[in-house]
Amino acid sequence: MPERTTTRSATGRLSELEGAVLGLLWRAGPMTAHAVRQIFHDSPTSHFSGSAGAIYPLIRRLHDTSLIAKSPDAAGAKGGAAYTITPKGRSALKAWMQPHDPAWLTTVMFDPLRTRMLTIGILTPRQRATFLEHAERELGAAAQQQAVELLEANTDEWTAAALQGALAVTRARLRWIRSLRRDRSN
Amino acid sequence: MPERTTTRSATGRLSELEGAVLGLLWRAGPMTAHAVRQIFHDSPTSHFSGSAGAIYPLIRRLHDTSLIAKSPDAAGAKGGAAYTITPKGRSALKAWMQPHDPAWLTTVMFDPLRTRMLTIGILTPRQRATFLEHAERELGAAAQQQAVELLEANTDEWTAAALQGALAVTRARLRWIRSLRRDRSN
DNA sequence: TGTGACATGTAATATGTTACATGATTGA
DNA sequence: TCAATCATGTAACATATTACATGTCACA
Repeated sequence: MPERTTTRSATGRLSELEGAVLGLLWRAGPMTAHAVRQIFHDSPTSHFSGSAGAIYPLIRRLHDTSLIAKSPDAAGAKGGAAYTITPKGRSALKAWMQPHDPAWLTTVMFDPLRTRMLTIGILTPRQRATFLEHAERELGAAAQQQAVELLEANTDEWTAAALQGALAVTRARLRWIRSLRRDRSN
Repeated sequence: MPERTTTRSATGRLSELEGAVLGLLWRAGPMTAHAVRQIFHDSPTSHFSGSAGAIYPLIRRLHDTSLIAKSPDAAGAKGGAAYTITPKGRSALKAWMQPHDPAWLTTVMFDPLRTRMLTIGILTPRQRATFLEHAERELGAAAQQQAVELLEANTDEWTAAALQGALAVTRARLRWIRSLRRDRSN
């Protein structure tokens, strides 16, 4: 982790979370730090929890380096400071879109289900069957939910494209588990 | 980074990296800490780099809590200590296989390509086209490589199952990018 | 008047990354 | 002998998590 998922802010390049937050302010700003937290918290992805200890220092970092600024005309529902992306922030965001190593965008990503598949042999056949059954059920529910989300989402085309990508991956994982269960039951 | 991908070792439950390392020792042990590093380093997944600062303290933690032990009969090529999983380690590994929250195994995982798709609108149409073209090429190469790996791999069925899962996801991402490019070019 | 949402932040903790440092062993 | 590999580790740093702490505002 970290890992390669976070690059040093010290290198001048944005980390994944920094890029995600800055991108959110670009397409949905201005908004308060609190609103950013809510969006990460409510998001179906489990990678970032949107914890206070992550978001507030991060917003401060972006503000201190002038990638974002307090909006003069906008504010939160209860007067919190709303932030906007600055021209400098837009430049940084464009640079973040194009990493030095283009291949890492497409390498095999972390998948806790796949990681566990390597070790599933430690379970009894009965436990294995239950594990796979649960996985199929959960993936099916997730796919269902993401499909609904995609239909109901009233967003720009690129957000829709991202949702389509998430759904495509979830469905691929579901088909993968289904084929494993089918092969095993023969 | 970290995130929900690492759970506290203090809770008694293994983190993702701890589970991955312990699982590796279970199916391919005994081996030295150095060998564990090599395997993570050579692995196509970019999530954990297998850095010394991660692996050595982790191995020490597993050893201090008796989840692994120094093998009396095995050693590395140059006399390094080889570790084996203990019965206590096998129990911990089984518990790690079944997280308290079964849904998080199947939630939408981190994907830097998808994260950037949300913000691709900041690029010029020309830059967008190049971005997608690069993504398709890299994903195609990754899929090719993973397919070869799967054919050449001389492993147990569960490792093969994991490789199949990785390939299925990569192909789904490739199809996703292809369909986006097709839609855009019309 | 109190509950819930808005709002901001810090402290303790965990743990990963990079970079550095050291040394043994094997084979060309 | 010299390079590569095996082998182990630490220090400085970044940064995410949880838990805690504080306060405001709208509304029932």
